[in-house]
Amino acid sequence: MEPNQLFTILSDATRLRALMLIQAEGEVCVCEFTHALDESQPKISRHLAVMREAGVVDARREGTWMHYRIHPELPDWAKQTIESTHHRIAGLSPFSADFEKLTEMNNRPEKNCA
Amino acid sequence: MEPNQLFTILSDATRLRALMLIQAEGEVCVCEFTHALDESQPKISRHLAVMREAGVVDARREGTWMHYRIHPELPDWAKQTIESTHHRIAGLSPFSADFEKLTEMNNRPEKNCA
DNA sequence: ACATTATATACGCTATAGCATATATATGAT
DNA sequence: ATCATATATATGCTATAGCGTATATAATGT
Repeated sequence: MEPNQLFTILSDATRLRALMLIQAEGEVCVCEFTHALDESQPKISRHLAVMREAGVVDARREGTWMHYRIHPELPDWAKQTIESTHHRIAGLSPFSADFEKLTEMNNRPEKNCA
Repeated sequence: MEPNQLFTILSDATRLRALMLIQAEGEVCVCEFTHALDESQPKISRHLAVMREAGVVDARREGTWMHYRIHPELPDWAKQTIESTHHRIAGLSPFSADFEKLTEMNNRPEKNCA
């Protein structure tokens, strides 16, 4: 993966918001994205597919839910870029509101499994 | 400036290479970009214009030369993103070769002025 | 087997990014 | 004034990104 390709991933607002949620939470599933970002399911799924195909995220199925995380084999420079981006912009709009909306969400899949 | 807009700037290989040169050198002029990146003058100028219009870089005229630098009033999170990106990828291809090609260049405008 | 929930993909469309080529502008030298 | 150098912009083009809508797939429950 070339540096500018990672930045292409980050250049779309929906993808960036989704990736920041993953960085904050570790693992996030599609219904959580659609709730926290208030975007349509196909739009979320398509952007996740783009990130999957680029090797930026990795998907894990658990029943009907798909859980997304940062791809564990992403190069270090890329992981660091995502991580420090999160540190720098987590307090800005709309990211901070996204985090809140996610943590305040009822019926989160992980809570049901526990 | 929104975070994803900065990443749009970084998502093009030519722009990213140019910006990494600026970050390394402080100020770089168009003829230095075209030499170090081995790209056409209009292509370089257009990408610099895109970065100028986005507020990422700032231009200074000195005779016939235009010197570009990071825009001094860029938000801190953006400056830091550019700076730490440089630290992370400066050793990778093609960036390290770009730096070499610039430092080995003859007839650099700044040297003539000194 | 059927319905339901969760997610993914296909399709048709529009907007825009980036390119190469050509040309314009600005400065300095003779 | 003319010319050369450095840089910027305009033009016409192609490729692709992103969207909304519709539909397909996958797993679960009855």
